[in-house]
Amino acid sequence: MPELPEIETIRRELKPKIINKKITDCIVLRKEIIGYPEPKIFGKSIVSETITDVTRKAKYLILNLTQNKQLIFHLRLSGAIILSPHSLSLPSFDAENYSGAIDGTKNLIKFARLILKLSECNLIFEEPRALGRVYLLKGNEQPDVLKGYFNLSHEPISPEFDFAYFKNKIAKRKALIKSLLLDQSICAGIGNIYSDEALFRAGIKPLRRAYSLKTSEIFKLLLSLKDVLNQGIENFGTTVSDYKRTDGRNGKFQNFLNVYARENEPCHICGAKITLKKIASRGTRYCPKCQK
DNA sequence: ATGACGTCCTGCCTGC
DNA sequence: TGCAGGCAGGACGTCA
Repeated sequence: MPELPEIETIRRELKPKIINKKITDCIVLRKEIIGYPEPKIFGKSIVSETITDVTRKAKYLILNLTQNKQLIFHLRLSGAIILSPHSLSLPSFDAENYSGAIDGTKNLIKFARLILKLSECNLIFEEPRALGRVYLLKGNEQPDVLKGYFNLSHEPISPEFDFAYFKNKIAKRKALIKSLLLDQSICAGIGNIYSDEALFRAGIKPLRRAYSLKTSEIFKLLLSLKDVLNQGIENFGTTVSDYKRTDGRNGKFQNFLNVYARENEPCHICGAKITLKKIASRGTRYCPKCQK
């Protein structure tokens, strides 16, 4: 699932290819994915605008447009952004009869939900599970549907995410540490993969209550979060199921995972079997021996 | 305010 | 082989 490193990889690939390009057409293949405003207004508002920058906030990918507009993508569980050549034949907008597959290009855009036609290529938003969303904001709009976006806190890789900040956010909390790592108003950009990996590196069991962490453990966890995210970015993200890069290639960080997707396999450190347990409503992997 | 959990969504996997 | 049912999980709403 796309977390901070995956979105950052997409951003880095996208930026040089789409900056200063004009959106010449917008095809909404499934209107549920338009989170704001109404799908009809959405399309009209972005056509003929130019992309001025490609940025990112936690797991949100942002295309800055002319006229002070922002196109904000959230890929949720299975979303992907694909850049495809212009030669690709595009369907006409027929949301009622749309079946998900587009002739001749089934593999590439089988689950296309939104297509932005740019001056030199097509930007395709795929989302098999249809939980992903796209939002268009004008000026200083802050619609309720984007509450989470406006409540994001610091990203663990940012300088503001230091020991004082982290300790202040978690030290008095009773919740499971795993669940606080997933909280976007505490650790913006962290998801299930990187939370499990960071806890492993810090040697902390995901079942621990946050207040029970010692100062040294909070510090270790802080460094682990930063390390695991930075290494995820360096390796173009983690492909375990749906995630892929803008040209369809896989990421590489799956080759360096210690616990995620490794249940029942031996721990790289001690050889114990990696445990899979539902914690904080998430499939959570950890080493029963190395993580205390 | 906090913590736990249900809901959304649909392709895919498992088991009969 | 076919099908039903369960699972995956990020964000958000609800409830205690």
